[in-house]
This record gives sequence, C-alpha cells and structure tokens, in this order.
Amino acid sequence: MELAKNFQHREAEQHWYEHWNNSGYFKSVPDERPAYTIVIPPPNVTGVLHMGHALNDTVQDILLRRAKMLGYNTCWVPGTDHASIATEAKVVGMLREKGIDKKNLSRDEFLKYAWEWKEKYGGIILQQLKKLGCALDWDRTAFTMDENYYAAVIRVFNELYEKGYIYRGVKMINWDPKAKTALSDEEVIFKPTNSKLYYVRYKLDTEKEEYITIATVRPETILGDTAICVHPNDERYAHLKGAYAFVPLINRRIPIIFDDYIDMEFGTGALKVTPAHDINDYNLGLKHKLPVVDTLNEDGTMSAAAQLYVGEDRFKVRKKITEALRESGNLVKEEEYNNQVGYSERTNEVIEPRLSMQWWCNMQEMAKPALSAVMDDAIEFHPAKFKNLYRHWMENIKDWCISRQLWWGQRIPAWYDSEGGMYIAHNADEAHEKYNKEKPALAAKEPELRQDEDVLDTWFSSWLWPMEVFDWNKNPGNPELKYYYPTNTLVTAPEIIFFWVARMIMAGYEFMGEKPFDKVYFTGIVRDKQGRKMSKSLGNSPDLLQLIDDFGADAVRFSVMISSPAGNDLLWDESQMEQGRNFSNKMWNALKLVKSWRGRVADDVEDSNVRFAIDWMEQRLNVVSGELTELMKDFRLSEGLKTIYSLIWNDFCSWYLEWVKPAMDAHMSPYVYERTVAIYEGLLQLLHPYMPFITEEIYHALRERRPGNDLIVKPLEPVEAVNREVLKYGDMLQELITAIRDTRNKNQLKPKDSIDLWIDTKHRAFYEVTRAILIRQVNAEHMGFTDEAKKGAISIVVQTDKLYIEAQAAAKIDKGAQREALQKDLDYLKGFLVSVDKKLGNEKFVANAKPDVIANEQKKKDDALAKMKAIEESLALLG
RNA sequence: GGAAGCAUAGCUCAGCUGGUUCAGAGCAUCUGCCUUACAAGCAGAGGGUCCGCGGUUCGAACCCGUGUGCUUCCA
Repeated sequence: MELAKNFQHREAEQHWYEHWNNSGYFKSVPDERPAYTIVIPPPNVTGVLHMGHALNDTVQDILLRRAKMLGYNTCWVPGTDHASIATEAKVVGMLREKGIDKKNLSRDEFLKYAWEWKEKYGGIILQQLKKLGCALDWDRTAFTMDENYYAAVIRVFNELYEKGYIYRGVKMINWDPKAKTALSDEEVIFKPTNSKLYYVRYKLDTEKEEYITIATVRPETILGDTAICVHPNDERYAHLKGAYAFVPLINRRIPIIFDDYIDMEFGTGALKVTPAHDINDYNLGLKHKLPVVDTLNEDGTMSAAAQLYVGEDRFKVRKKITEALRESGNLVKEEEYNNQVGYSERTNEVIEPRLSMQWWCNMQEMAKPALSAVMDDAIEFHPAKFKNLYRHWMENIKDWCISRQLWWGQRIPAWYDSEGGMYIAHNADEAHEKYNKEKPALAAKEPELRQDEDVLDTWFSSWLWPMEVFDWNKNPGNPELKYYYPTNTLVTAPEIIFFWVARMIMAGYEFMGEKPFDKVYFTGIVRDKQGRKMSKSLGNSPDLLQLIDDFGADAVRFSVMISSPAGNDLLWDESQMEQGRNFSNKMWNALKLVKSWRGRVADDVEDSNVRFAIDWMEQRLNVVSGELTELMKDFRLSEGLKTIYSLIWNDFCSWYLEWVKPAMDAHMSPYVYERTVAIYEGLLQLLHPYMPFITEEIYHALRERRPGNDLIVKPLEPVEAVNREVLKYGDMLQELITAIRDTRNKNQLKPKDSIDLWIDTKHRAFYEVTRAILIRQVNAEHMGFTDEAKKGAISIVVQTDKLYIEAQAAAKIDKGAQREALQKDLDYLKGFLVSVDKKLGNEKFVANAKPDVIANEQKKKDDALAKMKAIEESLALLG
C-alpha cells in the first residue's frame, strides 16, 4: 500500500467513525463488567457546536475512551435540552419572518411549529458531535421533552407539591419584558452600566413652599411611588415626621416614612419608594403597609396605573419624564452614575423587578443532603475550589421560581375551577376526578377546568437528566438504571454549577435516594488569545466545523486540550491548531519510515548494537504509562497530553527511530522491526483517547488486522516494573550525544566531517552497551578509551567523564572558547560546592534535616568534586 | 459592598508533603542544516528580581502577614 504524503484526515475521520459506530463499539448493554457512565450535558436544540463544546465534549470522550481501554463497559448518553426561553424566542423569530404573529396563534398551533422547528434543527448539534469523534451511544439519544421525560417532570411536580415544597404565590420576580416571562435569579446577569442619577424634588404637603429631594436612576418609576423614606436618625429630615409629599406630575399624596434601611450617605438620604418595581422597596412596602401601584405592562410599556405615558416603552418614558420634570422645575440635577443593571441571560433585555403570581419551589430540605454530599466528597468536585462556591449557594438557597410565561415546555399541571379552586394532578382526568370529589355541585354545573397557562423552567426538567435518561419514571428500579446510575463523571462548565449541577444533586437524592454522579469535572472557559470570552457578539469564536474540515478533528481536539490546565480557563489560539496538525504529520511520517523498513527485514542481521535502544524505549513507554495513570486520576488531562506528545515526538521520533534506523541500504532484523511496531502501537494506544482518528488509522496501517482488532477496543496492558538502570543509561547517552553535537557546532564541524572520540571514564560498561549508537549519532569514525589527555584534541566533560574529540577535518579549534566554557562550568560548580558545604557545615542543618536529605547533600558534594577534578584536568591540558 | 482564585522565560503553563545551583516544559526567538520519514522538518543555543515588601525556618518559587495588579462568583 502506497502511503500518502500527509495524513488525509477527512477520509480517515469519516471512515473510522462509521466503522466504530457500525461495529457497535459505542453501544452499551449492561453486563458483568463495571460500568463507566457519562451523561452528556444536553446542548440546546437551538445550538451549533462551538469551542466550549469542543472542549467539554473532548474531555468526556477522552475519559470515556480511556475507561473503555481499561475494561469498563462504557456508556455515554447523548441528548438535547428543549431550552424553553431560547427555543421559544427562535421559533417566534422564525414565525415573524414568515409574517406570523405568535399572538394570533393558538397554543397548539404554536407548539406544532415549535416541534417542527425542533425536528428540523434540534439534532444538528448531535450530528456535529460525530465530526468531533465522540463515542456516544446513539441508540440512547434523549430529549427533555420526550413523552416519558415529560411525564417524569409532571410527576416530580406533583410529588414536590404533595410534600409542600411547591407553592404558588405573588412575589417580586425578575421579569424579562422581551420574552414576557419570569426568570429565576440565576438567569439574570448583572453588568456595570453607565446610568444617570436624577435628583428630583417632591413638594411637601405643608403651608410653606417646601420640597424634599430624592435621587433615582429610574425616574419613570416615580409614577408608582407610594412613599418617601428617610433614616430615623437623619437630622435633616427629623422635622418631617407624619408629613406628606406630592409625587411630581401626577400629584399623588404619599407619606414620608422612617426606616433604618436607608443609607444616609447615598444621594440625598431620601429614597422614593416604589413597591411594585423594586425588591427592597417592596419589602419596605410590606413593612409599612404601603399600597402597590404597578405601572408596567408585561411588555415593558407603561400601564394605565401609571396615568401618564400609558402604552409607551419604559426607556422612552425615562427620557420624556426627565424632560417633563425639568420643565416643571422639579429636576434638581443629574449626575453620571455607574451601577449594576440586571439583564436577561437569554434575551439580553434589561430585567424589570415585577410583582407577579408565580410557582415556587422551596429548596431548603433538598439542599441538605446535596450540600453534605459535596462537602464530604461523596461527590468529588474537580477542582475542589468549587466546593466553596457550592457551599455558599447551598447554604443561602432561596426559593426557586419555576414557572415561565411560555408555551414551549412542560405545562404546569395545575387546574383551576371558576371559584379559584386549584387541583394539582398528573393529567386532566385526574384533575377532574379531584374536582368532582371536592366540589361535586360546582363540577356538575361547570364541568370544565382551566389548566395553568405557564410552563416549567427548563432546569426543572434537566435536573432529572442522569436518572430519566435511564427511564426512571416509567420503570423505576429497571436493570439499566441500577447498572448505570449513579453515573461516573459529569463534565461541565462552572457557569452552570447552580443552574444544573446543584439541582441534579438535589434531585438525585430526593427521587433516587442516591447521588447522580461520583465526580464532577469543571472545565474552564474558552477564551481568545486576548483573554476575552468567546461569544457570538464579539465575533471571536472560530467556525468549529470549518476548523475540523481544515485541520482535522484530532488537531482541534489537540488544540483545546494542550492549553487546558485543569479547571482553569484556556486561551485558545490557532497556532495550537497548527501544532496539533504538525503532530499528526509527524506521526504520519514516523509511520512512513517504519513501513519503509518492512521490506528491509532480513533474518541474519546482527542487532545487538541497537538492542539498547529497544530496551530503553520500552522503559520510557512503561514509565509514561504509569505517569499517565496518575495524571488521569487527577483529571490532569492537559499535562497527560503534553507527556504523550513529548514521548512520541522526542523519545520515539527524535531519539529512538534514529537509534535503530538501519544504515543506508542495510537490513533490519525481524526482532528490531517487530519491537518497533509494537512500541509504536503502545504509543498510539496511549494517545488514542486524545486523538482517536489518526491513531486508529496508523494502527491499521502498521499491520494487517483481523476484523475486530481495533485500537479503540484494545485493552491497556498493566504497567510493568520500571528498569531505572536502562533509563539512566538513556539519559547519559542523550547527554553525551547532545554535548558532542554542541561541540561540533561550536567548532564549526560540518555534519559530514567525522571525528575520533577518546573517552576517559570509569563507566566502561555503559559505553560497551551504547557505543554503536553513540558513534553513529555523532558521526564518529572511531571511539576508544584512554587514561590520559589527548593533546590537540577538543576536550569536554560530561558528568564525570572526560571526552577528547579529534577532528579529522582541519577544524578551527577555538581554544579560548573551550577554556571559557570549561571555566564557566568550573565556576558554577565552585559556587555549588560552597552552598553544599555551607549546608553540611551547618550544625542545625545536620541536626534537623532528614537523613536521606543529608546523604543526598554528601553525594552532591562528591559528584561535584569528581566533576571539578575532570574539568581542572582538561583545563590544565589546554594550558 | 461580600467572597474566592491567580501572579514563575516574549506567550501559555508545570513545579505534588519547604531540601541538588531549582529555576522547568511547550510554543515563539536566534544560529547552522534540503542529513536514508518529516522544512508542517532536523541539530544546537540564548532567555527569568519566581509581582513588591516583611516574617517563620538550618533552608522559601513553595508556609505566614501585608501591599499592588488581574480574573471570577455573589449582592
């Protein structure tokens, strides 16, 4: 088979993904092996693959593929989230483009469009995950609005209602006027915003022409003012006890109230109180029994209660009302003011605090086991620093606003009769049953019930994900649920620790009586080179599918993993992509080289000269396998990749392959060829979880394989005991080669100029084993041992061995430079010796330090002395 | 306003329980090479006040305090 010049990633990726999938390698069925389960954080049906996914899903794929090689029955469950707000917004937008207004549609008509939209676009991201190489069990693909899933959510609502956790009530909520729905606190993002602080005077209801001035950033809300509040200790306003003032423009008479909630330093120390539109004002209103005037409509326009500007948008009104206040002389001054303004996570609309009837879920009880599970490491957080964050949130957990004024989602299972009676049930029939039983008379007269119009927060469904993907609701205690739950590792972004992770843990303990996963690995955020978060609006997010097409999925995976320190953000840069592609190319070329030896294998070749290379490389592979096991255990995936990268590029390609490479037109023994292929296979196997496509491709190109002999399912061999001696020899050999090459360079010896090498050493055994390799790598004509200095040769010292290099070509030997180099080493060692001696001469050190530390210092001293002696001798020779 | 994390080579980061003069890796840079796979490469090299200050210790990049800067989370 003729090999292409470079790795052809497009063909290979498609071929191997299909092969793996068709061979059933992604499929999991419970058996006697231990399970390793991951549920994918379900992407939104509105989504397309972006860098965040590339990171997150590559991490999951690495963990899973490695577990597969370690003999686990691996199961990675794919699926999507219905994402109520985001999807509904997309569908509304799509309809608008078609000239259809949601208002003119019935609920059922709208949902029909939404489902059509979901069918059309909802699976795109799952298809894209295949491009990335993800080993997902496609037969298990789930969706948070599947029929069974829907039923599970409704059941959970019923159960929590029965327990008294879920209730309905009017509270101040975060209102998104664009999506026209309530949001939970977690869905509001506060951003520093340049605002203006307006000082407005209110005329007091006294005989005299007196005013009180307040400061506000939202002047449009004065139409909803029902009091002015000052601090009881504020002498400026002490005389206003029992006084009243008039709201400008509408002249509503409102009381001056006193409360120590007020910050006397802020503004004028007087606060306008608008209970309908500010959470703090609302609480003040409750305390002081103030009326509530709701001046906003659901779309953010002024309501009839505002009296003025009715039907106009709140931000336009802000400008108009400022003008009106100015004209009427009530605007005292304006100043620039930087404050935090809440925006909707989904629509980026400015959030309005609004009083509204919503459904709530009390989280107090559920939080208890969920908190201790993480604090006691029953569920491990990686990195552990997120435990603090989690604890803080869980200890201060607030009631969860679970209703959304949308249509796309699980509809709240509450039915109402005409008297306001409420029936919580699993379905309409059950609701009617309850109704008939509780109010037979009314039910006979008015059989119809009205179901709540709202749907549940998306997270109220996705918190059931790890259990419901295994059919918990319909089939509790089914064998799959027992086998796969709790899942092993959840891989997600710290951004959704509250939204999702915490709630899954709570749901797991509440409904399964068991944690949903053993470990949570939090990835960092993908940022651009300048450290900015990647986002659509900044346009700094690369087109991932294009990158995969251009560079290959392996290169993409390499690029996100190489720069991804555990738990820290990663600064992604296209150059890392090139590094990944170059790495693929390097491995491809190593394949070409090894394959080229296939035809040069001959039985009668003497190979004792290169056996050291094989022994050494096998040890290196062995050592790194062990290191990798440790690194993976701690989720140090980036470091793991760096380690294998260096093993393949440096140890294998740069050293090993050069060491065993047969001379021009020479043959290779079957042993060396076999071992080389086997070593390469071992390297590919370690790398496979990171770069699955190219490793599988090379694995098959190295040898003919029987069907079913695929790298993805090849078991990892246990790590053998390490031979330190061989590794030490390898280090010494490399050090020698580098030192001699460096000397050649510095003396301007051309690569083709050969040299004679004389060595003064106490370690002849080492040289006997490695001599053939050494001679070849430094292009020496001859190598011999000597006890005395070689006059006229270049002299260097490596560790404690003295080397004399005789150049046959008339090299320009620079004695001055040599002396300088030796002197530099000598000076360094002298300093070193002083510091070691100082330690050894220090009574306190000898008394306090551990014996092995002291022994080590003594050894350092001996080594340094031996080396200094060698250098001094060489210096003396130079004269 | 409250809390957490980080600060090491030009860049991105390692540096585990303080102990080699400990200051490391990759990328980038410089020098020399079209050498039997690979110029997307090969062989070499240079590069640092371990953020500042103070302390603990025989010994500090590492522990403690403090200042500065950056990031994130919460309100």
